[in-house]
Amino acid sequence: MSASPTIEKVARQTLHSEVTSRLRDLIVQGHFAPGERINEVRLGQDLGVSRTPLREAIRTLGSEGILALVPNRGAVVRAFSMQDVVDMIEALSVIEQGCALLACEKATPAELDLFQQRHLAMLAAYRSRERLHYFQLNQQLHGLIVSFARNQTLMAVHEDIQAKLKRIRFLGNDDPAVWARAVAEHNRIAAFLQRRDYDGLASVLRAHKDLTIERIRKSADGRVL
Amino acid sequence: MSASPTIEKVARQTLHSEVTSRLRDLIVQGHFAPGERINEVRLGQDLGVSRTPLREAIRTLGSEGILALVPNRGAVVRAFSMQDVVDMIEALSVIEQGCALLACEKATPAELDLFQQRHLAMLAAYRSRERLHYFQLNQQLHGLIVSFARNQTLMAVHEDIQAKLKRIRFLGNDDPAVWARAVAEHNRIAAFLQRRDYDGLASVLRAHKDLTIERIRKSADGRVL
DNA sequence: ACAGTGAATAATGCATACACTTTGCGATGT
DNA sequence: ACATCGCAAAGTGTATGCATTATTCACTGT
Repeated sequence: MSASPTIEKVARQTLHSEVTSRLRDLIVQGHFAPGERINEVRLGQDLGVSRTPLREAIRTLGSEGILALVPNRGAVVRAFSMQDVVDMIEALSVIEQGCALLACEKATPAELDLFQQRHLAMLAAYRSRERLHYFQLNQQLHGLIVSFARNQTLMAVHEDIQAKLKRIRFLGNDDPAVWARAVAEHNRIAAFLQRRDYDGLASVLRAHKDLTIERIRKSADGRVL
Repeated sequence: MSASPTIEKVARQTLHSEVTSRLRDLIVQGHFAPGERINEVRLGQDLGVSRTPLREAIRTLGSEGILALVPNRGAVVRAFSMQDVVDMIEALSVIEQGCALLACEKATPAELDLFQQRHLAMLAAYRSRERLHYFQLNQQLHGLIVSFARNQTLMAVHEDIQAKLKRIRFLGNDDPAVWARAVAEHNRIAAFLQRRDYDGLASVLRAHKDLTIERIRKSADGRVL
């Protein structure tokens, strides 16, 4: 053990993992449309890799639920129905509610402070109408509640579902009134969490879920997701 | 559509999916010990397939969290710490509690009847001390609550976690007193569900989770999982 | 015109071959 | 005796080639 502690391992990833994240990003960013078929040969050439690591990446994304794998017909980008999306949002909410209870028990004062701080930052982003920044902080806050529960499984599941929804959530949604309501709910969430009031927290989170579903329904409006 | 409805498609699976379930079963049934490394060449020969579909299966199981994939060193069967297992049980409980609320709203009378019927069957299995049968019905009952919520995402997640736990749950656990307590709790679960009493249901499910954790802790007792 | 057929084309599924990395072990020198 | 080095064996990572299955499209017959 002669190496100084400042030296860290060189990043030597496998092609497989690299291709997996590249492809995941391509899909999430809408480079492939929902329902579109993935051509292994062409995509392999575009990415500059052979079909082998690409196929492994496709299997991984299939298992993540981002791609649908059809025997002898390859992979297509999964198209979500409105019900699918509603289910995912509901599932996120269920997890967050469960984590809220655990968080009220387990969160340290420092963590609660951190949450309030991020919450204030989000309010600032709202006041200056910085949509993207607001959006990111919003996601972060929900993630913080989950992380306070100190449960690896719940964190992983929460992130998985959020990843699938990423493509959807970027949809339009520009009703100022709805946005204002969402912010108001976040204020209540922050307050309940500070007081470690689980029941209040759970009920706001449920309302928040309903609002999110309403928002998505409006902005999607029959489109294929 | 000229085919008669009695004709069904010939089952023409891909090797990849076949190998995936075979390997998953092998791991769950303990054919590979936790921490054990998977030798691609040897396993491929044993299963009678080349490394290509086997590697794809390994990627899939890695994404499922059953295998850990180490770059340039292949795959090892994931060894769970006690904390990991506790997290998974807690996560199952969070999902079941959330589903319980939805189930109380959405379950049809016929579904509630089905639940009671299975519950009685489980009691019978308890009285005759048929462990395996009891165990299966127990799992089924928990799954039923989740299915009543009519949420594909929550169902999928619940099943995923249960699959990971399968290996663990078969562990010893033979304290008659604990078993009796579990049955008593199930009686209360059945009663609350029949009355669509969400709060009662949630609190019993939380207690049930604590009992399960206690049970696993006792029977595992420091062993590697 | 149009439904149906069949061959050519293209794409996926699987196996194999080669390259690179890790690992085990013995030789070497101190 | 012990640590180090280096080499051979084993194993994983990637590319490529062949087999099989879908898809396309021109052709045929009604």
